[in-house]
Amino acid sequence: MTDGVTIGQAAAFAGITVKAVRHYHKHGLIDEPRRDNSGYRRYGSADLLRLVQIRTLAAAGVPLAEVGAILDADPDRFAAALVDVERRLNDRIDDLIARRETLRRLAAGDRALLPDSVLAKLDRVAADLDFTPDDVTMAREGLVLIRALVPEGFDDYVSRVESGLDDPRYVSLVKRLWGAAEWEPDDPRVDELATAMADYYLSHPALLPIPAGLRAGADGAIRYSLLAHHGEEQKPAWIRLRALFEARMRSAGIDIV
Amino acid sequence: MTDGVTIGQAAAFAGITVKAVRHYHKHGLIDEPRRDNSGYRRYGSADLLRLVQIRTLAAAGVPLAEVGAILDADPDRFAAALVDVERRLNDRIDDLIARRETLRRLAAGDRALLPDSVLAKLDRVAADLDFTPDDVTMAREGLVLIRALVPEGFDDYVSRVESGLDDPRYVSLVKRLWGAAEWEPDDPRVDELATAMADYYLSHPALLPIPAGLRAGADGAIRYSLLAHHGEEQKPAWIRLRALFEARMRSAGIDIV
DNA sequence: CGTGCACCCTGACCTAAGGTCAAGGTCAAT
DNA sequence: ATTGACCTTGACCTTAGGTCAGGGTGCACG
Repeated sequence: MTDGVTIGQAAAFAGITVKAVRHYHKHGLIDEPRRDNSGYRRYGSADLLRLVQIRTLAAAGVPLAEVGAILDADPDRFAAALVDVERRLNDRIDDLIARRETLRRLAAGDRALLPDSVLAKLDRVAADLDFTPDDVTMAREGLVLIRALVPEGFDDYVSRVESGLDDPRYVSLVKRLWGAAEWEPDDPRVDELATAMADYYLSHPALLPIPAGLRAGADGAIRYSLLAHHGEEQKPAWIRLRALFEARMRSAGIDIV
Repeated sequence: MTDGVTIGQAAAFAGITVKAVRHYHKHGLIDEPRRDNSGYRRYGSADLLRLVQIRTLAAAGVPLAEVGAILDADPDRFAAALVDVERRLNDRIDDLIARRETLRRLAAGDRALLPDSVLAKLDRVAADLDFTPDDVTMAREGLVLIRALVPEGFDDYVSRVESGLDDPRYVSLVKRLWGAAEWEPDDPRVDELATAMADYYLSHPALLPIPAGLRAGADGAIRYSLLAHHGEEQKPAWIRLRALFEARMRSAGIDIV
């Protein structure tokens, strides 16, 4: 009359693996049961119920180190612990739902990190200026960087650019700037464009594209540099364009970096 | 002109730890950046964007081993992978919500594992028979075991017991059975009760409490034994009661175990 | 009666996604 | 010149088990 079930049957009953049961033994969550005369563990009904309780708590995300204490607590503390477990489970669920939102935005590009209003503006501007999808991506990445590196200056920057876009001369410059992505670095138009941009910014100092906040603080130069170099790997003409533009500005007394 | 940010700044930007960034390097999720002349890593803007993408996928539960392939895939496969990731995330959310339900039932006892209709019946019976809370718990555990060990016979068992409860003689037997929990094992009433139970079951064979399905299959005897012994540690009189009852049944030609 | 197969035993090592610690180099400021 | 915050590598720790090795047990089939 071998009494009780073997570890495999107990595990199947509780919906877990044999190894998990032995793991629970090793960590003291459930006492070792009687052994039969060949050394096999033999589980009784109380063990099976205990295994189901352990599994239920573990599946709810309770660390095994706490499960034992919870199950052995008196009814009041047991109930309190369950309330706490449910709270933590709710937090995890809410967290995953938030991550799902972020993920959805990642699926539509890097829109995740920009406010919807800015994205709508970007889409309008992209249509006006005949941006390619790659251009839109790069512009978006630039905005993400600005927002991440200078959060307090981001809204200001967006509204400055937006008001600038009312001026046909500014629009024309931006168009030529993006067109320059396709130029060879030694194209003579690079020089012309750098001059035109410097002239424009010098006559509209409020429009200086990197807001003042960027250069405040110790690491301002680093931030500016990071931003200014963004995308240059893909657009060689921009490297020279930026150098020329900075030189023009510096010679006009505006020390950019 | 030290160009780029250090690992600590990059990690803060992406909302992760320095160690996580190094971990991503080791696993090839992001290339090692340039080092400055003191050996520090220097991250550029593209690296920062990559880190944010990695973090977003990892936070959605994508194993790091897959994150690299997803981010380096062409746009079509990238989009498909994100759809897949979102599906898995939804599964995890649904799973956690289900676990929360199970947990709530655990908080109210072991109700988790029984259908509501059965619980309602149990509550009514418990009120009729003046069960103590401990009695209710033990009865519930017995039902959980029956359901787990003989799932296909559970409904049948419940309806047999329910119809039996229409008979005052059966109700009286059940009351005495639970009352016996308090008796000493050598109480003469144990003998009386065993005889009365055997007589009753012999005249109502349809009521045999362990449904036929229990003894079907190779491990039927083990299952029965597990059930029959449940609770005996706490109720010594039941051990003798069960032995006497089984002997009476056997001598009437019904071989229980 | 032996052989295969499924199950059990222990113990040692492996996993993912980092965390922690040690021992030392670097940077900016005081 | 020293403090404190940051960086470097490398080795070990963590959770909740999974996998493998080497060996024992129980039962059915030929």
